Amino acid sequence: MAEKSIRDRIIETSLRLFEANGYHRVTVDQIVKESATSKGGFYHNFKSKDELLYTIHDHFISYVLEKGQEAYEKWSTPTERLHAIIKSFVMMIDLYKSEVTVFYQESSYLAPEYYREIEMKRDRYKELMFKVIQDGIDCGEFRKELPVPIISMAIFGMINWIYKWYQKEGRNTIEEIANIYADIILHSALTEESKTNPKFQHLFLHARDEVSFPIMKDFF
Amino acid sequence: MAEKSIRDRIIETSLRLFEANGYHRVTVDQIVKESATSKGGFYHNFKSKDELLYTIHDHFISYVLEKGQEAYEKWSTPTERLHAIIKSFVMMIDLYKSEVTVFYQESSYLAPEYYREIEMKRDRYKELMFKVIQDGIDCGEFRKELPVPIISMAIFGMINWIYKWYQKEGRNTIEEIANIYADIILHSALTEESKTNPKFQHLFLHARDEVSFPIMKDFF
DNA sequence: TTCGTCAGACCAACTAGTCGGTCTTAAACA
DNA sequence: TGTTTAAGACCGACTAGTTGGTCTGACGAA
Repeated sequence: MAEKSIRDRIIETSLRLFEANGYHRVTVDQIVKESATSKGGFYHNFKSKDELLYTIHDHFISYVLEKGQEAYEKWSTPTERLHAIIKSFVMMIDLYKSEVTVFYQESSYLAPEYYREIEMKRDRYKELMFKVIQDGIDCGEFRKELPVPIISMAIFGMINWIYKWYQKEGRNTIEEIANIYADIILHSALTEESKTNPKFQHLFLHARDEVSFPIMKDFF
Repeated sequence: MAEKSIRDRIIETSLRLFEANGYHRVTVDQIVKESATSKGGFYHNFKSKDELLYTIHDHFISYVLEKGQEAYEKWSTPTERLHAIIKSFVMMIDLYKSEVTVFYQESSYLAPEYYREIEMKRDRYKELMFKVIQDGIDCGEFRKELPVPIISMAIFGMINWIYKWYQKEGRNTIEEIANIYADIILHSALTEESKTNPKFQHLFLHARDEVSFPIMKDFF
């Protein structure tokens, strides 16, 4: 079993610390101490604390982008593509909860040169979504009264926000959440005609028994 | 014309600075300088930089909560209530863009004692939404296959995210965006039966001419 | 010996917050 | 009405502590 490299230990440790305390409240000394290395070890592997933040961001956004493109290529209709992208996007949150949290909490603190790199990949993901929605409208599967950018941003917001409340030991598994989200979005995007198309039925939730959810202060 | 108090000048200035640069990159000296006051003036009005951040947060969240409750009380059916809450929530973003940005970007840096205060109000808003949705399910207006907390959080995410891309001079007015969002959410939450209820028809978008949205890198 | 890797003492810069003091205002008093 | 006084608003030089980053050197491998 190969030992973990110092670099990996630093990334893991800082991810955990950043998530719990925020980038600015975590010092390099703290990272160094908890990853059982030294200042020298840290600055040998990273140019700066900023570069460490960038590395974390890039690793995560690259993964998301790749998964999105895979989902796109695997299917041929806009409805199926949208469904697949949503599912992969939501499922990713379970895997990358820490990264997502740090990403959205701290990305405004990235140095400009790093920020630009990240932004480019994020834009490519956005374009992918725009394209799927536009295609769906063009071929009549999606409602044409919804402006592409608005519905796209609504979808992103909805999903990105999950990191604020999702927890692994919560009431719903990430897969359940993914299915519910897909259902919500398809219900608002699809035309009535598409919604009754037998080909797409398996993409929706089937009715479940009525369950009353208690209104609890700390549900999550 | 009464002059603005130092306190107000400090809040306005720091809001602008925090939004543009982030809480941690703005120093008290900078705030003091740009609000044309002094260190003494600052610390006479605020216990700490932290308290300033809290003040900004509280002002904003209190407003949102109040508007939500007003919207609730003004209507009597879950569908109309949900519609009204969504609209007021979205419209608020136009008014409080800076506050929202600082709120979501920096709230994790609030000191615990301040954080708890804010969280309480946020929880009350969450409960309001839970209640409306649950009532809607109970009376048959909303689909019962969607879990209350999930659809609620999806709504919050969708709307909160607007601050990331909305700009006043953009292609859509905030009112248009609010109407689109309300339409999206109602389309996913309502049962087929409610959707065809004449009483609710005015809450939906009426079909518009098909418009093709260019896919632009920097649409927003 | 040389080179990559890392240890850890050290440094320079920065920043939130303090503190003694001044200025303004208005009430109390003569 | 003119004077005294006190309280609160505000000023800004200063400080104590913190933090990201550097530098010298050790140590093992090739």
